[in-house]
Amino acid sequence: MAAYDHSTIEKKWQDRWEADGLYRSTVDWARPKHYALTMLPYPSGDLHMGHWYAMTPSDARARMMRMKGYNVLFPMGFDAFGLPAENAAVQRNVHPAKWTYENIERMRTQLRSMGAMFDWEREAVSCEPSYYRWTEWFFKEMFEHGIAYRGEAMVNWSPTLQTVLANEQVIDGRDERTGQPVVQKLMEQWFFAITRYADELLAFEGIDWPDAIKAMQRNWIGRSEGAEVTFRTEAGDEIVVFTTRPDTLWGATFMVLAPEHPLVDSLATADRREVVDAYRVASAGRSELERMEETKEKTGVFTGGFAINPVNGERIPVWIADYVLLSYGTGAIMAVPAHDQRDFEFARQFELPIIPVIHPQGEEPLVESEMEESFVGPGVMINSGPINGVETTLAKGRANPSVAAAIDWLEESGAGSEAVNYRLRDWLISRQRYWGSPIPMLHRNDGGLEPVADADLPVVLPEDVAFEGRSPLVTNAEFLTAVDSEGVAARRETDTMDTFMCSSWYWFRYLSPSFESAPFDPEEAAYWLPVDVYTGGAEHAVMHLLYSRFFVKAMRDMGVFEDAERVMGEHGRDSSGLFDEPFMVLRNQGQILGEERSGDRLVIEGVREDELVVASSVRVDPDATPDSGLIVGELIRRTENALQVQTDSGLVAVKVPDGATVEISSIPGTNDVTQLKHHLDIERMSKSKGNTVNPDELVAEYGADTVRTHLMFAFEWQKGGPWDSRGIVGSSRFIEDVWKIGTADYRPGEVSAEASTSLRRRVHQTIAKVDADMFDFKWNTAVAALMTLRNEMQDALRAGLVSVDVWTEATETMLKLLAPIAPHITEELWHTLGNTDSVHVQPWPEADANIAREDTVTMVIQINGKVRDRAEVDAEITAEEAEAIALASAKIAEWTDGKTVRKVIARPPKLINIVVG
RNA sequence: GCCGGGGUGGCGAAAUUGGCAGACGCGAUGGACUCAAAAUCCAUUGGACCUUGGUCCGUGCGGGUUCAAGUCCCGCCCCCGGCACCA
Repeated sequence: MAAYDHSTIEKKWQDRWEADGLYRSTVDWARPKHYALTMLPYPSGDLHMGHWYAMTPSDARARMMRMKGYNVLFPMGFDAFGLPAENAAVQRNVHPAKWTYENIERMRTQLRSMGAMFDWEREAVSCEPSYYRWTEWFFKEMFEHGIAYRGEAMVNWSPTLQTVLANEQVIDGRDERTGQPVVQKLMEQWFFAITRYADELLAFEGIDWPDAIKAMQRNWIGRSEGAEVTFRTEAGDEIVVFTTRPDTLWGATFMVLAPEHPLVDSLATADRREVVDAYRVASAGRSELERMEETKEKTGVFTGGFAINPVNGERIPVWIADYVLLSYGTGAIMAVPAHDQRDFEFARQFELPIIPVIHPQGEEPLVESEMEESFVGPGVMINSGPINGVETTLAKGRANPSVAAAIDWLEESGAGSEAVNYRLRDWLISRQRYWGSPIPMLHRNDGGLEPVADADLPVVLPEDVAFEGRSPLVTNAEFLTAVDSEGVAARRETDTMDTFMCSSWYWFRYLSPSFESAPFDPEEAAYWLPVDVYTGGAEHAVMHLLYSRFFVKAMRDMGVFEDAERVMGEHGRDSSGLFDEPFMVLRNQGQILGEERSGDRLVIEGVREDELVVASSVRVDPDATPDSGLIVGELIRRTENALQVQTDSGLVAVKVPDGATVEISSIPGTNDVTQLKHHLDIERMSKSKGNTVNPDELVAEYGADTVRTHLMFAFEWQKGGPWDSRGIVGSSRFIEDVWKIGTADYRPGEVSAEASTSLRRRVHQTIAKVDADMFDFKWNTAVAALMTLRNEMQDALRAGLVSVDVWTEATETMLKLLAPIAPHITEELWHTLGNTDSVHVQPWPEADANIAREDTVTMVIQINGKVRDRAEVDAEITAEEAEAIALASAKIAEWTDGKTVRKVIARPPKLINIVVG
């Protein structure tokens, strides 16, 4: 018996499969299709454990479906535009394209080492002009169908760098690299009108997605029913507010506008101008997240202006406060402190009047001065003119009688109308960056906008550019200069698209990555679409998955699927409902988290430049005290040569220029910034956090099959958990044992019918368990079942009591069941057993329930719910027989002696509970 | 703060959905083999208490429902993911 040599075997089969085209997937209308998809990776540099964790079970599932007789498509590609490439460009002077393509090349090799059944002929890379040509084409379609439009949105603006920053580049309201403050600024940008699809996106009929994901999307969309009411300022300007409680309008005692609201300027009176402006500047320094976080202490200022409540003509003050967001609703609210808790807190803090308009059911009337919180329960409307006496309940929208009455009255009197509002906002797709798909639009001389002609697509990113921080597109004359359809000089749009745009349609490009006349070949689409199973991280629950659903619906409405539908019809396939949703089944894996680690304690010398420290030397010293140097503290974060150091007096940004010395005594020789260890929480692995585990070393040591098996065995797949490399030896031993079983020269001694039956029973129990568990993505219990079979086969091998036929059936079944999880070793052993075709094209084993059935079962006998005895009973035992056996037990007699048997609960054949008292 | 998920031995986890808590592994301890080590094999392994068979306790915390609760209900605590420019 040869020793198990994983590296030779894995290399051999990967090459053979590739040469034989084993995983090439082609349209075959005679066979049922299965489109399995796993989220495509961002080419961050190296494949980490999280990628293996996401992809190898997805691969195993696709392999199982193939053995079950499906024609399986399982493609792979790269989501190749994005911020890290530009960070590398700015900080290390590498062109984003070079950085990206080098990473892709490395990751392709690493992906091959997984032994997955990816069909590489179908690879798509989103930063290739042949790909983003169609991303641009989709934008153009959206524009022409009125879905893409220009609007204003807030950005993180760095006045120092004169550029827009991503949220992750902003720490504590400051730029992570320079330590300079960042402000919120309104900017004209491109949007997609996803809100138009809000109601359809709320319907999940016909798709099998986890309830948690559906719940998160529903909450994200946040549909609420109510009314729009128009207030007027004393100057006559209209302020439209949306409210879910129009019935409480008579209790509105003030209004609150978002600080950025356009009417604030005209409302602010001369004596209030200074306070108002100061408040607006302060809130510009806070992100929306920070503004919403604030719960206890409300902030806000009075504008000096007043508005008229249209329902009763009352004059009410208008305030601004940052808990009102311009991007939600209309950016203005009417405040009813008596019946809304946030308004109540605001009113109490600023001593604004509170007028109750609901008489609480079964209680005394509310008295303003005695109220400690707002009242939101049921009751009867009071102080409310035309709707006085109407009942109010906890129901939402028109289902609440008082709301219905208020809406009817508003519509009759013309003061307002029924309305639906969504928390969902339109999708801001503009990015003021270089490394993204260009937006194919021209700004004409006359101020108009027009799309680039189809013949001129794609608008290609210029390659010869320099990086300082600002997008080089803004200053690139060659890129900027264009000519419109009339032949007049025009300026090219310099915003690029959000990378979510690239990943909102990539599974269509996989169908035909080199197709030139459309985003995808209708002949392929008609057969393969839609995606049958999509797997990926739950962190994409809302954005990527919601955008993808929106995209497909918009594509359908723009007629993009018409050709594919026609081809479907020609093959007799009914296309109805197939283009409403992208992914029929969705399953999420959890995350492999990094292990916790504290950062190096650093002593830094250098010079302070405003908020930033430019280092001349950085030294690691675990014992440093605060006065050991200019800056002393734990390294929290590092991006390239920019450090975030936690000192006793707060976070400090440190820049480490090339000339600075780095000294790490534990690492001999010359040290550099990249060797510094920064703080790691137990949190998801990502390149930008630097807490990734590289699987290459583990593959070299144990082999891909063992790494795959261990990832599927050690975690509950949907949950994930912190990585711990120690346990992998258990999976390694299992794979080694499979090798020993597969290469064993089995020669039985005296064959026992009982031993043979027993092993066969286990084999068929294992088939049933593995089949069900793998279908449900329960990899850990599937592997555990295979380990149990391993244990029994080892016993059988030693004892030599089972027949050769039973042994062979057990061995072959084990190889077939394990093939999706550990594809190489099973293929090698399958051939060792004398087979000439691939194990991966064998039919999936089917369990025989008669063989799997146990004849006898251990029945537990309880007294008052506690186990006091056990009996081995026939699996078909009746309740009466079970009860008789239980009461006949000597041990049970000790417990029932002198007591009355009050009740006997029989759950044959597993349990009898005798209640005594 | 809001939304979603989770908390079970020293560790990763199981538990057919209300019916033997801890399957399958890791680690640990003892033993076999060995000059020795590694590998391998055997045994034990939730805790406490008693003379080897048992008793009691035990699934984040506090209550409740039930013959029976990790599982259902009520109230808390802690951890993780997302929160719209990381992807």
